[in-house]
Amino acid sequence: MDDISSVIREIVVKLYGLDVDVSLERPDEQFGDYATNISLQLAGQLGKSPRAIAEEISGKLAELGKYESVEIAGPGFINIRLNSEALLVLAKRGISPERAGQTIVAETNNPNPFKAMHIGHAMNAIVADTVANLLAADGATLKRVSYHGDIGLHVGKSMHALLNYAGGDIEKIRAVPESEHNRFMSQMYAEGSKVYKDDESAKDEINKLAEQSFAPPAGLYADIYELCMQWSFDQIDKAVARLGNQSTVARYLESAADERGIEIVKSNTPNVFKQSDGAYIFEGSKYGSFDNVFVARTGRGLYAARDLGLMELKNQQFHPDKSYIITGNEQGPYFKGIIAAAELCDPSLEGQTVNIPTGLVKLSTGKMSSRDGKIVEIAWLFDQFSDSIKSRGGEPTDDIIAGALRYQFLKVKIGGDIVFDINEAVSLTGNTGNYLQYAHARARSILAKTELEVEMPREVRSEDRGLVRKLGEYSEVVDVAKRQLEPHHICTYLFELAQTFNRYYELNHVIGDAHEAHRVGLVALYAHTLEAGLAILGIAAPDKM
RNA sequence: GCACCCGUAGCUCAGUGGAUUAGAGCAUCUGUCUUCGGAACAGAGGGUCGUACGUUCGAAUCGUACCGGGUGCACCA
Repeated sequence: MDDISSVIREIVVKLYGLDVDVSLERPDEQFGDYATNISLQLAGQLGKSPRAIAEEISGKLAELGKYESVEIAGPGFINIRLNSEALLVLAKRGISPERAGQTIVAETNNPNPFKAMHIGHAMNAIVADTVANLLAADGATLKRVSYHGDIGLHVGKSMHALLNYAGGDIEKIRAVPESEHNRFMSQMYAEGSKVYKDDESAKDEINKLAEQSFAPPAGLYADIYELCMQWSFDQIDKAVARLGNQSTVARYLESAADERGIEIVKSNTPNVFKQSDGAYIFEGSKYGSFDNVFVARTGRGLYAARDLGLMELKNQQFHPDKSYIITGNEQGPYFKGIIAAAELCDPSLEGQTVNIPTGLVKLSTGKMSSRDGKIVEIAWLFDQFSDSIKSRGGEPTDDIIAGALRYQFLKVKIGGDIVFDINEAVSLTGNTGNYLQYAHARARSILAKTELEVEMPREVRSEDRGLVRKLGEYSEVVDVAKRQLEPHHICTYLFELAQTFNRYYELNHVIGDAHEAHRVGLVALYAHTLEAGLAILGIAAPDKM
């Protein structure tokens, strides 16, 4: 395809002395395999009719004898149809790594300890991990990291409820069984939030407890803090692994980032930050963000300072070429300010950090709120999927469930809110992760059945053409997805590919057919392509399910 | 108030730097098949692409205005 566009580009240079970018499209198969509207674009500049230009360009293209046909359609589109050899080359082509040699840090999960993990965290972790997969597929060396808020008000709220619950004896907390940890933390946080809102004296107490989180006082506080922190990280790690995420190589904490951040802010005042009323501020409004306080007048580092500190911690450890932070889109303007400030502090960081905004998970059944303890737990989601698969007579595994869940979040474009309907999510038909996993298992089942040696196809028979053409789009789609860091392109494509194959195999029997050897080769190529695409999405492709 | 994002079929969403007849899935209805795994396949109905102007040979896509929904805007995270 790049090949064809550069061929046309040369033709245009020769014919008209103009050097233009030639963009190719994948039209409906009835029109051809590639199409370009270059003659319509040139018509104005050249003062000629688009059809005349199309005639001249397509004439030159046809002369090359490399294409099955070159036709002009409508007002002047040039439709190109490939021959069998070209189609097969595309179908077998792998993806080209464009980020080889780069080291990239990506934050692939960031739930806070002392709170419960829920479906929103799951979406963020899945999207972030898949973006990392795309970067890795593009040749980069990935350093997946996590970042967690171990200090601040939310800790104070939870500690208040926890201390209450313990009543002086940490054993009461230890008695909570492991399977209940997440729910327990959720409940504690909700309780703390409630009294913080309703009870003035408790509010003062919680503020004090929050303050203490920066240096947990030895004794019951520190013991509970340590215990629950451990519980939280155990839960987070387990849940994230269950979702199919690759493991992380570093865990950063706000407490560590805080110290570094405050130093950075102070040492870059007044050149970057300004002191205002005792606080250290950054005038982000000059950089498309908003003016924001980094260090409070009390001397306390705020979230912004910590993010600055975090950047430095990442840089010291990994010296990355790029660093990706995937967060809710409501933090977009905020990160614009942080990144602008960081680049002013150290101009060598220009363009290094990129914030990718995601949307919110909205439940079709109503609002979710950590403060009220009304959340959708990840374990519950797995149970729902499990029930659905069982009711179909299948055997649910975490791999299969995680795949189905990942697909739900990945099939839509990153950035928009996701309306999550549990009934729709656990459905196994149509455009779902299950459809793809199942499609893959069926293909593998054919391959297990043949007694012939599996070889890559060498020809394209008329009945295969659509399937081979579709297979050839794989590398192009992955290229777009990794360039734009948009996984949904791969989802859309894989679904179309599976549909194309399912139609093919409905009509063309493989085992026992006169062309079994050839068709087995096609099935193998298809199964391989499907598996590779799913792997980028972090979705397992079991041979049986 | 200022800024940003979004509005495509009943629902959930695709639609790459403008283009040949606006596409899927779900839901609804109708078929296929003694199934290389039916978690499938074929087909039907369903759209003034929020509204109105504008630019163009051509607009879901670009521009302006308006309507409707969401988010962000200094010591929370």
